[in-house]
Amino acid sequence: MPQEIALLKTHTCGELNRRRVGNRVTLAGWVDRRRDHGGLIFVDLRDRSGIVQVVFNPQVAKVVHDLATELRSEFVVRVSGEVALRPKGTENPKLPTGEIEVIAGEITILNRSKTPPFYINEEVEVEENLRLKYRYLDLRRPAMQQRIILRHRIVKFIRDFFNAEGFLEIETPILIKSTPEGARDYLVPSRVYPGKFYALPQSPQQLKQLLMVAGFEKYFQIARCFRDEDTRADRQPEFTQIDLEMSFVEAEDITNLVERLMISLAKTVRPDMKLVEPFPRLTYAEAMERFGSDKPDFRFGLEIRDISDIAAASKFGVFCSAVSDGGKVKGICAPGCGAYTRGQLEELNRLAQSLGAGGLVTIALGSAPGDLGDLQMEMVKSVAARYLTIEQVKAIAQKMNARMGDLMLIVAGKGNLVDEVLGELRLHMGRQLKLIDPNSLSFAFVLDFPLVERDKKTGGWKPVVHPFTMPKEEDLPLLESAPDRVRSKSYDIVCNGYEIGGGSIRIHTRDLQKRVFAARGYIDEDIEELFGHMLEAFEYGAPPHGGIALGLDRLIMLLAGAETIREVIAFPKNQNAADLTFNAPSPVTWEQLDELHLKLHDEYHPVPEDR
RNA sequence: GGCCCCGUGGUGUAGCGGUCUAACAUAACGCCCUGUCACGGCGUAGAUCAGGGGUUCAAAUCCCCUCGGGGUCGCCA
Repeated sequence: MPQEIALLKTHTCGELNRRRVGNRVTLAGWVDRRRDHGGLIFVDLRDRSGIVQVVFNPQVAKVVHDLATELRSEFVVRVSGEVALRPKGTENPKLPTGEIEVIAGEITILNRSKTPPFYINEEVEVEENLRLKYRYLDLRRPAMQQRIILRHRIVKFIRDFFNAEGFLEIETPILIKSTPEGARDYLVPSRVYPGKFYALPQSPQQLKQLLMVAGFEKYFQIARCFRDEDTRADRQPEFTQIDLEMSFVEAEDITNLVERLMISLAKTVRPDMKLVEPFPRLTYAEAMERFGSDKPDFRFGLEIRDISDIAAASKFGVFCSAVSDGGKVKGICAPGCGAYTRGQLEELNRLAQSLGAGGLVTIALGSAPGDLGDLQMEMVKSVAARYLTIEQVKAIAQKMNARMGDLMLIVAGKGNLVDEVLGELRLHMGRQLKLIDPNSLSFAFVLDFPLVERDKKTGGWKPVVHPFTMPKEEDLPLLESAPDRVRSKSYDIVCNGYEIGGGSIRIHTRDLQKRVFAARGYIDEDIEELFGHMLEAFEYGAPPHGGIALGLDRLIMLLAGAETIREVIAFPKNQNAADLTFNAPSPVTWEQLDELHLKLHDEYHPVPEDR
């Protein structure tokens, strides 16, 4: 048997073009579409590389043509024939292979197909649970193939990048120890140790720090992480992080490295998208003040401005009392919205109230453009109008960069709440006014997060990043007296309003690590039990180190222009953390449970088999 | 756990108290067709309108409950 017949195909569909004219080729793939003219039959043959038209002509091969009448969508076939230029005037400029076609001389039906439950060959929105149940068919659709291929290219790029930077990719265990902090763990019962459990890693955080203690200096990993928490469009129970850690570095070393990675990656896989560089860097405090969010969307302006000083001097009770109670008065300017109707304004007010604000004060600066200098009090529409002077209105407008015809949205109250509400209003207006360029990637770094914050459940302090985060030296004196005012050497990278990564410089000495735990109310015994392995490691020459973890799924989602991370994960879980392809999770047998020394509540327990 | 949205032939939609014996497109099936490419023409079949209960003379349509799906808040160190 000749060597070349060992393969079912000699060429891919998408690679054929006029240079192959005259070649005899063998293709294999799926029937994308069939156009049966009674005499001639055209079949669009699809494989991973693309689509090519195959012509079945009864005058060329009667038997082959007869077989082709049986073809239906998604049949798997192997076709041999000659590549030919299409007759003049029948070229299809919409197809990359549209100049040529394959004149079929042989065909083998390798496998038939039932009519698929949804279209493979058309870009139609299909109910997601149906797509997930038949994920292998969903993944056959060209748009999904492109996203998965993009994912591959991104991961390949990242591995090459870190390799070139001198990083080592090191795997870490999936079965580790449950930690008391952070998200809920996925637990794995131990057969060997009755009553004991492994946990799946929420991230390789402690392991990568130990790799630094071990002296590897530059580590990275494409790491699977598990968190048993509710899902979102950008969150599911298992996800992938680009995890990295470096020794002998400061925060800027990490952020600069990540910035170089993101820029080169984005330019490589999405050269068509707009990128602003260098990436803006702002502190957490600044991000909250200006954008009301720790993950600001930089694709549009509408920044939050503080007008507390003007408000305090006014005769408007809501404003004055907010400031005298230690709060703030801040606002954003919605350009060109001065003519908003009562209904539209009420909708904004309801939104503000649903976010926890007492209310929303709007000031419309007339309903048409013009020079702010000409603004008259009669043109100002606001509940606050009769308590404000025209000078005060103009001063507020000036502070917000507002012009005639604009609408100012103002919230008064406690500082944090005011920022958060305005942050949401800002996003709402940005979307409503279509200020967001969908073709841009706006990265930024948010720095110096607080070390700890109040835990709403326990009332104690909990880390904002994680318990190994290094406090800023200048804030250390506050660690015991006012821990929430201690800033950390931490940094998030955000893009288009998504947090796509976060990291920090770590504590690397036993004494400071113990002090941080103690400041959060841990007693010595607990510290030893829960984190003793880390503290001990720090006693054996742990180098200063730090790192970051990047959410690979979110990053790919943004680079793919997808709405959810499920669109860039081959086999994702649905919102209820279920795998609809396999129907996981599923019950297990009594024997399996028994072997693991487990007993379930009666209503869930399978009956022992006595067959 | 809270709130919002969705569930109609295989798929995607329309219908939102009576004209629904449920419409349209596409897919499917049959016949015709030698230059189509979302091929075309003719015909056939296919839905107890997610499930249950209620209101009404009358429910796909209004109300309640359940189930399933999506979004979001909480949650996610």
